[in-house]
Amino acid sequence: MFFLQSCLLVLLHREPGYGYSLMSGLTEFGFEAGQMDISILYRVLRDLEAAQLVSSAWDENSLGPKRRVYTITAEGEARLNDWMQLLRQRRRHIETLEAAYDTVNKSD
Amino acid sequence: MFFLQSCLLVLLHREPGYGYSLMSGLTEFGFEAGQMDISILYRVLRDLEAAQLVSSAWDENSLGPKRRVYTITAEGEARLNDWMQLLRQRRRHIETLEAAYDTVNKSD
DNA sequence: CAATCTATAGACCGAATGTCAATAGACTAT
DNA sequence: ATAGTCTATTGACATTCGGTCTATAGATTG
Repeated sequence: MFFLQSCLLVLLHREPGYGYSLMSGLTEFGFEAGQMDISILYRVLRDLEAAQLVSSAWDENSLGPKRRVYTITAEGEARLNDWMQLLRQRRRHIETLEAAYDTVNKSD
Repeated sequence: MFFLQSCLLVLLHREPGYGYSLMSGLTEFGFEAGQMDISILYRVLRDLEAAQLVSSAWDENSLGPKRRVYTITAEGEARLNDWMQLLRQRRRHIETLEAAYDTVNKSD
């Protein structure tokens, strides 16, 4: 699925971020703390970079270990737009299913 | 995901059905004709039966080859209820993401 | 009785996902 | 200063899932 990918791109659409900051940013979109494995997130970030939807650079002047800071690319913005349209479709399909289920329930 | 599973259970929630009839019933929920492979559907039906969410029996008096007719079980109804709640959550999360994306876009 | 159609079943493969360490540098405290 | 802990990232392995393709088998049709 591309829901996680879309969430990350929306966060990066706002401002650049690194692994852990994006991790905590995800709670906004329904990812419960601890539910999401950080390894998965890093892998998705690498995949997004391989697809040239984001670019990364080491943040030299941050406390602690260096952070790989990700920035969304123009291509990433375009892809995000596509994905948001697909998610809108997906939402409508869920609504249709909900309606169908509720209808049958009412007539019981 | 359990979207396809939920669609099938909603259809069986209405009335019993077999592979091909369920296949055409899916168009209602956004599956375009020919997009969905019938093999996948049969496998999901077998999985649902293995999980005891549906039960099946051969329809002896139908034209052509015998049809395996599926019926939703009580356990299946309960599970469908759970899944519908999860799908409602998922829809809300998509709405949240859409709102976040649109907000940033407006302020550009 | 050969060909075709409907219906179901099974095998295989690759992509996506989850889980679990492993690394490595920076900070903290004794 | 050095052992221990914390932050941040990376990599390896195992499982699950979806997609595709082929096989079977009986029914119908010409």
